[in-house]
Amino acid sequence: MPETNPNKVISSEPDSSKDRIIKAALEEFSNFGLNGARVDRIAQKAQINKAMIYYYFSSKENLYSEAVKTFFGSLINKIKDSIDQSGSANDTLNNISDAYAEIFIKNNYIRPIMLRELADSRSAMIEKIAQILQESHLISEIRSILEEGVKKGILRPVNLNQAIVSFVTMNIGYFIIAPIIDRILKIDDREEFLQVRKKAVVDLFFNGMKVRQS
Amino acid sequence: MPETNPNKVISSEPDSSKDRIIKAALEEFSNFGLNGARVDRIAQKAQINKAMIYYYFSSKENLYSEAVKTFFGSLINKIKDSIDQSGSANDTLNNISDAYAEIFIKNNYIRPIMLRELADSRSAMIEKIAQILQESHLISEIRSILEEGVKKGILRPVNLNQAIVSFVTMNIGYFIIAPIIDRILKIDDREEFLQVRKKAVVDLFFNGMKVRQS
Amino acid sequence: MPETNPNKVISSEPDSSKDRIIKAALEEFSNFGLNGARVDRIAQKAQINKAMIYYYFSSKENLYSEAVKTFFGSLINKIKDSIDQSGSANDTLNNISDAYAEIFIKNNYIRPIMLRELADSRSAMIEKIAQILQESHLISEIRSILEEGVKKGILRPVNLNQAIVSFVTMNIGYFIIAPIIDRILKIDDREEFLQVRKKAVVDLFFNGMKVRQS
Amino acid sequence: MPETNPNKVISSEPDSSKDRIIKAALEEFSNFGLNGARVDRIAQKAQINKAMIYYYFSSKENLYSEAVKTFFGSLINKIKDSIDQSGSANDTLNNISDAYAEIFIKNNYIRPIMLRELADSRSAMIEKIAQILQESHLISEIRSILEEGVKKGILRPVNLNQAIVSFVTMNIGYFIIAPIIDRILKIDDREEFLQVRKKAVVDLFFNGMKVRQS
DNA sequence: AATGAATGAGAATTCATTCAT
DNA sequence: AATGAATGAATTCTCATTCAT
Repeated sequence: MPETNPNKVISSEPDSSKDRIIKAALEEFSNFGLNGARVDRIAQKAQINKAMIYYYFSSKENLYSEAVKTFFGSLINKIKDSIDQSGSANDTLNNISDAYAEIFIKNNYIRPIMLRELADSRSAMIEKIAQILQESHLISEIRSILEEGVKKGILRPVNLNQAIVSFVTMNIGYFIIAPIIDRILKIDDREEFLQVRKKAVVDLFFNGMKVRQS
Repeated sequence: MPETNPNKVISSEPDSSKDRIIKAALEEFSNFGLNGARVDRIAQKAQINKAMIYYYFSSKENLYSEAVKTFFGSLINKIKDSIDQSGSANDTLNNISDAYAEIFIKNNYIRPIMLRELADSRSAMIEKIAQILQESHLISEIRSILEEGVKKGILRPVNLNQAIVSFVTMNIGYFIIAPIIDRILKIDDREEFLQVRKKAVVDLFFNGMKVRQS
Repeated sequence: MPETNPNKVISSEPDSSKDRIIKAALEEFSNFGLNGARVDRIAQKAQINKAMIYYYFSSKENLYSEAVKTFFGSLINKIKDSIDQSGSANDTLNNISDAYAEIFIKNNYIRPIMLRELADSRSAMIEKIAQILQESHLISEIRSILEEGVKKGILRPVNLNQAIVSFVTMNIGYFIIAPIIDRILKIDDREEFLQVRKKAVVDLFFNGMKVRQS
Repeated sequence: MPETNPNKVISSEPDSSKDRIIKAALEEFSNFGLNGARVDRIAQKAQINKAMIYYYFSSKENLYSEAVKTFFGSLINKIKDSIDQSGSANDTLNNISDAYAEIFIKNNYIRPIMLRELADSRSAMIEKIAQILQESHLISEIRSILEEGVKKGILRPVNLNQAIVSFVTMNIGYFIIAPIIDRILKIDDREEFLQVRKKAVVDLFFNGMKVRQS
């Protein structure tokens, strides 16, 4: 059985059946969730016979976790690369902010999948995702910056976990609640709002953390 | 056909069949989502004959939207009451922060339901929820406070929509991503973290918004 | 329990519940057949509670046969009255022809009900209907006329049963196959076609039966 | 998916599942009508898993129309072949008379199905049937014969549509009302009656149409 | 690897009928 | 007589999974 090329999921070479299945599965699971997904539909999208799905993945659930795993696996590398720690604290936070945005913007599948996993108290995926995020250092990097800022007396010595959660939720929160908040705030151009948002978040966060000069 | 008592959903008086169905449905949908939910299980939980569900609600989908609608409807009043605008800006923001926490803490069903709705691009519920939230003035109240603060020269004249989104996401974001972030940040005592969080959010937000004296 | 007034089915006095049920049932059974009929729908049309149907008729099947029986019962009298044997053979046949037409034209319910009964090899109604028709003398009258005509040497001594069947089928056959034959023969104005038909049938029949003078 | 062999429906070769389903469905629908038919029973008769019915036909209603369509489709060829226009007018009418009889005698399913379709004002099948009959030329052939007879001065110039309807209803009418008329006329041997009938019909019809020599 | 056909265990929905009041 | 609620036994339909080739 051929190994799934982890880089294939995003590339556009002539895909193997297995790759096509994963691609189709990702779309299906993203659109309908594990329970709402239909194996028939996946087979159709992948242009293969339904039985092949079981040949390769043995069950719908397994296909789900394989597809998601593969998908998140291909994400982590991109994220790692995107963080450049050489610049100033402000720059790095901006970079991380960018990274969060990229994740959601570039990967249409991730939002629904993650939201449904978060909704599922029996989710086995959540741990996996936490692990991947941890390995990506998207979080630990923030902590480093804050710790250093505090040490230097630039930032206030607040509860760092709370600060981190604040920064993270400000960054990804909008992606999650956009369908609702857009209506309330009458945000028509999401694209534009997102462009402005990255700066706004870092600005608010830094100002909120800084020591007052008085 | 008896009207569903909107106050019954949360209370514990001897419920009518219809109320019991809604209660059971809410639990089932919250646990398993629309697709994962089983009508049989709902009937069993509600201690009624399965056919009664169709007698009152005509379809599983309809039961879902009725249940959710009823549920959100019963929320709005509680929320409205919880906001006391008489105090200082800081106090009011703290109140709103409290309100957000209350919503998620007191109503176990809301989180999974909202997350799945947010995940569903075909959701018809989202609009309803947005409307309910709008009517609750949880958002408009924040805007008023910020506008006044800016007018008085206390707060920086930043993009208000961005500020509002930041405040809201800081408040509810943790509830959403808790299963993941708890693992990464090794937060064991969620209860405690939440207690601290409300103050931390308002503190960071206010500091981030304030005009520097220099 | 009040007896159903057999004359009520057609009249328009303020109907009793039982009469309203029968009326509604007739319409429902005519439209959907015994299997397709819905007790709920009948109750709704009759503007009574579904349970009343069982109170009066004890089962759907029983309601069906009661309704049909009542209906056919009210027919028979009308038919009997319509036949006037005083005139010539030709006149009487024309009268009978008229009677057949009346049955189908005036009673919208009868056609579908009879066709479905004829389609049902297990029908218990057919015997009843045969009996009613027999008692109406619509058939025996034809026989008398033919017998007399033969005796007088006016009509050919053909197989009388065949002749009777021919006359009857020519008369009612069009009502049965109208939906099909209208399309094939492009008959747009059924009303008009029927008007002409009665004469055409008796004309063809008499000419076909008559002894050739040569 | 294998095409249904249109000749299979009547033959008895080792049938494919799809063919067996159609065969069983035809029998079931003929016996019980669309509403009375049971998918379980069809599956049992066809000796297949119930799900296969949905695999091939997606719904009971669709199975019905497919089965009926297939069935009528297989009829048309037989009918066409059976008409031999080479002989005299009398011969041809006799042929057509035979054809009508054959349709009903050889195909047990057709009578109940057609009667129920004729009973159903919402029938979508009727049009199809009309079309098939039209293409079979069973009707147009009669018209040709009559027109020619009139032109030659042999037949009276009566309303041809009426004459056609008379001929057709005399032929098929007995099949339709046999359960009733048999009782009234005490026809015990239907077989025998039918044998005689064909001649009787053509005889009556021709005599009725002929010009009187006087 | 690949396919069309097949299967079994559900799952939603329906509906005649009955009950309690 | 009358009603709203309730019931149970079907009945249609679905879908993950497997089989034979």
